[in-house]
Amino acid sequence: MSELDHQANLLGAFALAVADRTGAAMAAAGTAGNPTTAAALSALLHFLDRPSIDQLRRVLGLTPSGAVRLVDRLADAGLVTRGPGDDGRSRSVALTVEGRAAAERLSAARAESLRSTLAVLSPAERSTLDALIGRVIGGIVQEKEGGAWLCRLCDLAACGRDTGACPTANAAAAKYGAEAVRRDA
Amino acid sequence: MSELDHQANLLGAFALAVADRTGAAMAAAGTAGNPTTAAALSALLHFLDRPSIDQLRRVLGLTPSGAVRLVDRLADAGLVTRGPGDDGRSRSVALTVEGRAAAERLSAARAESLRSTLAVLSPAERSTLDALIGRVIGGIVQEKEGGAWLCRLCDLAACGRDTGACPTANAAAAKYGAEAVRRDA
DNA sequence: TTTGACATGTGACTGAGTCACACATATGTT
DNA sequence: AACATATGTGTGACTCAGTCACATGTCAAA
Repeated sequence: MSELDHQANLLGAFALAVADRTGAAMAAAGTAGNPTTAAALSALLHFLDRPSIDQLRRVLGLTPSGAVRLVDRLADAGLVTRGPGDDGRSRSVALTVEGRAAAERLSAARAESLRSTLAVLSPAERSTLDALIGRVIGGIVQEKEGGAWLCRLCDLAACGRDTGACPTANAAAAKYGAEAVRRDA
Repeated sequence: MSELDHQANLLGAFALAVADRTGAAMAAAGTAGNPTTAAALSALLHFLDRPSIDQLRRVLGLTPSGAVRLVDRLADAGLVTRGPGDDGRSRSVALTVEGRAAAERLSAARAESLRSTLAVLSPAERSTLDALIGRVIGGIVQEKEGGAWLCRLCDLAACGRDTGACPTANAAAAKYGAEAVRRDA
């Protein structure tokens, strides 16, 4: 059993633990209950101006009908409204006032959970961790194809993608071109 | 927007990315399809000798009836059998030969995915990351109460809990006592 | 020996997603 | 201009995993 195996196993437990913990914090803060719903609200809040159902679908990694049903649910809950799209085919999705408030609560709960997770480290340790994580996540972006979008829960303001501080965005820009990354945001 | 907020956001994206990626690898390797099923097989393989349905329930964070249904599914799929329990009330759950093979495939897929995730780092960087992650996960164990078990997908051989190399187990031992940790395993 | 806790199990249901398909709109080809 | 094809949205029928409420059998302690 190599050192690498040990490190890999710990990484897996760590990712699961952080994701669990963040998810629980969001659920507790929520009008969300559901990870997909939470991701949709977060995406609508941070990333996409007035995305179409199809754009949302791609961010979340759902089927078209699944995305339609998701928007149905959000609309029934009064969190979202459908409007005209860029196209005769597509429709735009926008947060209501209530939806925006719910999304902001979710996002704040996520951030708070993650900040408290990092609180055991000193500032210097956090910087080191941050740099290493940036390297690893860059590698993941290089390999990744399909599925839900990595940054579906990210806080755009905290991420720093516009100032080049986000390693995920930088890796994506290197892979797909800076223009594509800006378009997605 | 502080440095801490930026780091926290990146950590969230990272945890999500690693968990997604690992989950996808397991799904691709699977007779599992479902994260809960995968976690159950992994737990049966690595941790619990012949656990009762209730012990499994606690590891996975399900309701009693949910656990019964899970075991029903696994048994229907020929991956598990029910046997007598320690008690007249409880029943034990054990992997079949087929179930053990499926669980080993899952576990191998997880390990391979995580090793390849770490491959972008040098050995020295990996050690640094490992140490920092160990600190953070220790903090999570301190705070955590309820829900699914952190190590539900861990590989016991790789984890090193018996030799004191697993920071999760060490933190749990400090919190609950060494005896309790050994009992869970 | 009765009372209460506990483990398992069942019926009825919910919620989130899928597939197969329909329809309207857009795009490109001849 | 006409037609074929691709795209975005939506619907009906269904699946699957999980819940709740409740029943049953077993254990422990008063």
